[in-house]
Amino acid sequence: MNRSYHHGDLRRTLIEAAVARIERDGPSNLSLRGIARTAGVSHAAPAHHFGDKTGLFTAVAAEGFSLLAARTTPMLDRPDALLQTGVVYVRFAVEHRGYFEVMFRPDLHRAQDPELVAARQKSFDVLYRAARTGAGIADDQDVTGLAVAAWSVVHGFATLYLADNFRDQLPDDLDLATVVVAEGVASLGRTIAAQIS
Amino acid sequence: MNRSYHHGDLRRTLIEAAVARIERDGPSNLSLRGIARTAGVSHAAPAHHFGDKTGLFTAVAAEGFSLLAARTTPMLDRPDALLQTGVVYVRFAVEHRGYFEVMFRPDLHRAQDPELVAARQKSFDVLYRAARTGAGIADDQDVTGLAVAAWSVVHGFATLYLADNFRDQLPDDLDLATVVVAEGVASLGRTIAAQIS
DNA sequence: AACCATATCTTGTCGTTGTCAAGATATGGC
DNA sequence: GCCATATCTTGACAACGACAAGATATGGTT
Repeated sequence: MNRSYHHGDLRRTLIEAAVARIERDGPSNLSLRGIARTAGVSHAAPAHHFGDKTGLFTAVAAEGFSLLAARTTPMLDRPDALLQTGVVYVRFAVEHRGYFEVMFRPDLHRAQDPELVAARQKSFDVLYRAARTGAGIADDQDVTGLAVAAWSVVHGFATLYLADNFRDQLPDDLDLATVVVAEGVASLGRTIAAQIS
Repeated sequence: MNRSYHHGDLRRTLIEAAVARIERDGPSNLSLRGIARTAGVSHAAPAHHFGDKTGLFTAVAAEGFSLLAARTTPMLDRPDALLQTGVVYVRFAVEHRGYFEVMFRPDLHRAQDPELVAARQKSFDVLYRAARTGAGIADDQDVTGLAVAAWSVVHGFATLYLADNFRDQLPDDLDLATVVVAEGVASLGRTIAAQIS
């Protein structure tokens, strides 16, 4: 199965090579020909599996959302579901930035791709359910504001952290930094509550 | 001054063309030759002003941080400084996404560029001061957690909003949506405070 | 007023990339 | 054993970023 025409599992190999490459150099420095070389196939081999570069990014994003949903779902059983979901979200972004940096970039992938839409929806559902159960909100109450706020915090923190904006401001250890941010969110909640009155 | 060798203010023209192009198609679809065409100059003209593509992105990011600092600074005088700074932050991101989408992408620009470092520091200072004054925190108290949390919320919300993740979830009007999120942050603060105890 | 160092822009070129088309080779069902 | 099809290769082309070398305008100096 090696070195002949058929690779065996080229699609998987290419995705993993792409993720690794994005993790190193960012999504803007990814080249189809480059990952084809690391996979040991011809420069046009990726086209068959993904169509074009956008197709590869779409596949990476879809797989990323599936992974995220798989990691966050178990947190729903916890009493502090919302907090734990957020912690897992941030950890996923940091540990799998190769996926994360593509998932929220509609200029890179095809946002309406069915597989991507389904995977993303799965992730969103977990978030909304975590907001509901974690905050003890009844089914007939609107949870949108809370969910959007929670999502914004963890997404913003992950993004800024990955973009190296908290150097020398937060503990190097991510878990310790998360604690500081969680306390900050509690403090921020009080501050905003006082200012919107 | 027109149509001869010297353009007059080519550097400015190129930056504006780049921002407009990024706003339309995202930073990954920007080409130096493309903006050179829209500016009516030769394909190698941008190189003289910016060195390379990364240099252009660096200039855009620096100008973006300067604009952001100029817009947020006036909010420091308000009693609800932190809230207003956040509102301005989000509005800036939405109205100037051509800048915003480059400012936090170290894989695109040169993060250690002196001009960029200075402009970014100006923006950061405003944020930290807003966190202090807006929350009534004394000079000897640590404001890091609050500032990071506040920044994460507005940055995450802006990013997710621009990436089209709140369609059909929030009011179309950005100001109304901001109110919902602000209330969500207050609610989130209470929830997290209960869960980290 | 003449000159020239320099800033600004152009022209030409090269290697790389994404994409398409056409061909080669393996796989699995009948 | 055969063939439709999936998989991969080879070859080509336009567009791009980058570099080098040349052309032209500008501003200061004498």
